Amino acid sequence: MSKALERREKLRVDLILAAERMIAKRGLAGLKTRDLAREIGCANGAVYNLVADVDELILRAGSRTLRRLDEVLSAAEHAGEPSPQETLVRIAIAYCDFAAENLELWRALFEHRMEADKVLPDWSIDDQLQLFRHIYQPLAALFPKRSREELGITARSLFSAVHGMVALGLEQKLVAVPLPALRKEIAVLVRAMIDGLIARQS
Amino acid sequence: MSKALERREKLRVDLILAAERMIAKRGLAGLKTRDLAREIGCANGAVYNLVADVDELILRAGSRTLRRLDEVLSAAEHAGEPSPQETLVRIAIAYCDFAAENLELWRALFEHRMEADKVLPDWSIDDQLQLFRHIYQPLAALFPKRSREELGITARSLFSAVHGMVALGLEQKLVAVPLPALRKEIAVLVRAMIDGLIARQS
DNA sequence: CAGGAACCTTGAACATCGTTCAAGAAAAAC
DNA sequence: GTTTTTCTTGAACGATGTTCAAGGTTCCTG
Repeated sequence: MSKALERREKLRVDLILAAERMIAKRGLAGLKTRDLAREIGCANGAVYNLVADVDELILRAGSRTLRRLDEVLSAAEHAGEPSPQETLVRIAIAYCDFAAENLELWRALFEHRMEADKVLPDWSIDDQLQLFRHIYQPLAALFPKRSREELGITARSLFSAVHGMVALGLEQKLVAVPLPALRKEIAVLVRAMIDGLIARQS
Repeated sequence: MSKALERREKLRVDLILAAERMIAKRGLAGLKTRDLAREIGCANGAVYNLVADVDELILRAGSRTLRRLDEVLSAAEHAGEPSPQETLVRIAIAYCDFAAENLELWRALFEHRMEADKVLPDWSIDDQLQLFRHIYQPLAALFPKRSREELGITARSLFSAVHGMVALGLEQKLVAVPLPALRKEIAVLVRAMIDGLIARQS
């Protein structure tokens, strides 16, 4: 590979890492191209040689966040007792913990909105769909009679419900819930949802 | 009241209504002071005589949205069969419908973030806390042994879970869920949560 | 190795924001 | 009617994302 492209690639990686750090420290609204350029040592305009626009930059940083989240959920899936129910509880709490520890980066995943006419690139959509993967398998064990499609719906519902509790729980706008309390509430509700789903189907 | 103040008050109301319309049509990011000024017939700078900054404007529009939402939930609470369980389902679905019909205004409630050093005014916090009111009473009927505090926690958990399903369900970033399907999923999960919570406590 | 073509980088410039403010207009007070 | 206070205006300011022509750098070719 040519020397120029090498340098460009290194700069590109630097840029994305710098963007990630900046979002983590100052939130999505604190991401400024001029600051990024200064941080990686190039001109303001040069950012647009590395990346089409800030949207792409945010999506690339988001992709890294999603990958880290995926690892955390994967670890939660395969650690501890294998009971599907408790596995789902572990995954939910792992999601909560990840959001708390990576608050701004996690928020950026959902706060960011593209202009209506721009389309999400495929690699970004793929990243997001991976998340349901972890919760699909334990659910399949709990509901062996359900079709793949039904399980997908249940998985999305369950994930969304937990996401909502984390999102509103970590919001400081209202009364912020202490993290241990939130974890406990999540565990209670996940167990209740599973119990209820099992009871209703039989 | 003096004529000047009258005119000012009328302009203030116009401004907030115009902001509400603009958010509904173009989203929170499409709210521009210059457009608002043109719409209500005053200079750009005059907006700041009516309102401290756009943050306040967004909060005032949000307050109106919350009040309309409150009415919708209230109607759902007192209509139909009085079974607490089905009342909670009706409220959840009413929340979903309201979000779908007022998508951008509803999103603005949660997308908006103030700078860290500014504080939410009391009237805005009050508006938000009212929402839990509707779901508190049916829950109290279902769980007569729980303390006021425990019921508050359960209410927030339940509300948050439904909110998460609506939020991710209406998101277009991933696969958008058809509204009828979403309503059904919500009904299923709310019933399951309640069943599960009742089963676990006894 | 030389010279030209392709490409890259730069920083100034542009358009668009929210917000401020001095000056002029209008209203209120006396 | 004059003075004082208050309000309104629109130009100006500072940020910000993005573009672009000018100048450098790198790379290919003979």
